[in-house]
Amino acid sequence: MKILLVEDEHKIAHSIKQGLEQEHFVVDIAYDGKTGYDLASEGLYDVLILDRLLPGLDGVAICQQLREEGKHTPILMLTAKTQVQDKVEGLLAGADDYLTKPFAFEELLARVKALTRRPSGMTRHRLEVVDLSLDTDTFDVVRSGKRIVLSAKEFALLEYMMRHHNKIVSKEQIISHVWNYDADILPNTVEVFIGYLRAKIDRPFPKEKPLIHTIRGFGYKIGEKE
Amino acid sequence: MKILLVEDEHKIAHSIKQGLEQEHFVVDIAYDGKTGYDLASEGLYDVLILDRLLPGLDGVAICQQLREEGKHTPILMLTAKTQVQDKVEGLLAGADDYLTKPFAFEELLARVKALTRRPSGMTRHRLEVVDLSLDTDTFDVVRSGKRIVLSAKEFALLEYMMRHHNKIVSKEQIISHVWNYDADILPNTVEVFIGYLRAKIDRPFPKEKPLIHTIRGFGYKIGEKE
DNA sequence: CAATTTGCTGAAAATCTCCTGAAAATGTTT
DNA sequence: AAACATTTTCAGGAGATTTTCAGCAAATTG
Repeated sequence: MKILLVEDEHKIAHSIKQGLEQEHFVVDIAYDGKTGYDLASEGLYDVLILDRLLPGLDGVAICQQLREEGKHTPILMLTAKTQVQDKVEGLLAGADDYLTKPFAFEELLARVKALTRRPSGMTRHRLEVVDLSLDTDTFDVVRSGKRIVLSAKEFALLEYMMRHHNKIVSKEQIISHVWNYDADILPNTVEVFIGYLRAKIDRPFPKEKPLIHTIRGFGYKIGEKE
Repeated sequence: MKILLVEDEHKIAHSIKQGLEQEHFVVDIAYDGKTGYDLASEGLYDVLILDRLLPGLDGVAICQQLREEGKHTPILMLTAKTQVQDKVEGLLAGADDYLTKPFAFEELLARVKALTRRPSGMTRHRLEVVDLSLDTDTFDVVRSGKRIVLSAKEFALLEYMMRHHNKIVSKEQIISHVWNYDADILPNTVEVFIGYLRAKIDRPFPKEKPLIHTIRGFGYKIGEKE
C-alpha cells in the first residue's frame, strides 16, 4: 500500500511518514504542490494525503486537477482551519475525507485505513488466494493453517501480488508499487524477493500446488493455475 | 444499468431484485439456467449475477459458454459453499467476482457497483479478431475458448497485427514497430515468427478458417477472409 | 520452361531471462 | 559497538527464447 504525502512542513511530514511506515505503508513525501501533483498523476498511489495550504499549487487545486483528469485515487485533505467553508470546498474539489490540524496520529491512521479499504467493498482487510490469506490489519499471513512470518518488504510484495491475483504483474510494476519512487532497484532484486516468498509460502507446502508462478518475459502471477 | 439475475429460489431472487431496484438498477430474473443463458447471450446486460447451482445449466456452465462466445459481460457468481474448489472453478470459468451465501445485501451491492464501475474507470484492453482475443492487460490470448500461451515476442507481434487487423503490414513495418529501433533484424526473422504464430493460433484449429494470411510481395494480414 | 524472387521451415547458434548462493550494504537491537 | 536481521547487489549457470542460416517449395517473370 503506497501513500503520497504532500506537506511542506518537513517536521510534520516526517513524523507522519514514520508513523505510517510502522503500519507497513510505503510512503513518499512531496514538499510542494507542483511535485506532489506530478507524482500523484502517475497514478501509482493508493491514497493521497494533501495539505490544504501549500506553496505553489495548494491541496484543493491538486485535488481538482486530478479529478478532472479522471483520476480517482482516494484523497485525504489536511487543513489548519475548522471552517465549514473549507470543508465544503475540499469535498467539492473531490476529496474523500477531511482532517483538521492538529490531529492525533491515530485519527489519521483510522481515516487512511478507511480509504484504503473502501474500493474493495465493505469491511475487507483480508486478502485470500486459494489457501493463502493475508491480513492487512494484523499482518498475519497464513497458509493451510500455518502462520508465516515475513519481513516488511516481503509482506508488501505479497500484498501487492495478492491484490492482483490471477493477473500478471511485471517487475517494473512491482518496483514502482512496492518501492519508493526514488528507490533505484534492479529487476534482479524483485527476482530475489520472489525467491524469498517462494521459500516461505510455496516450498514448505509441497503437498499443495505452488501459488507463485513466473511467466517468462512478462512477470509473475499469484494464483492456483499455470 | 441493467442486471440479469439467474437464481432458482424465487424468494431470494425477489429480495435481491427489490434491493437492486431501490438502487435504481433495472433487474430481470431468470429462474433456470437455460433461459438465463438465452437472455444473457443477447448481450443487453451490464452485469450478470449467476447462482452457482441451478436446475439444468448451472452457473459455471453458463459462464463458460458465454466466455467462449467472446461475451465478456461482468459476472458475479453466487455460491452456497465456501469450498476453495468452487471459487477456483468459478474464476476459471470466467467469473469476475464471487460471493458466498449467505451474504449481507450491502456486500452484494458493493460488488455489483464495483463491476459496473470498471468499464468507465479502466478501459478494457482487449483486442478481438473473429474468434481470437488478446488482452493486453492480463496477457491472455484465447481462440474459440482455448487459452494460448505465447512468448513475449510472439505476443508483441500478434498484438501489433491485431491492432491493424484487415490491413496489410509489411515486414519492415513489423520490424520497426515490434522490435527496438536499434535492433538489426532480418526480414526472415519476421517470417520465422509468423511461422510460430501460425503453429499456435491457426494449426491447432483446423475447423476454423486460418486468420494469418501472407500477401506475397507486400506483407501479412490478420483477419477472416483472403 | 528456366531463372529469379519470395516465403516457409528445421535446426543450430547467439542471446536473454530467471534462479540461486553468497557477499556487501543498510538498518535495528541489545 | 557488537550482534543480528533485512535489503540489495553480484556472479554463475540452466534453460528458454530469439535470431540466423541454409535448403527447399511456390510464385513471378520473361
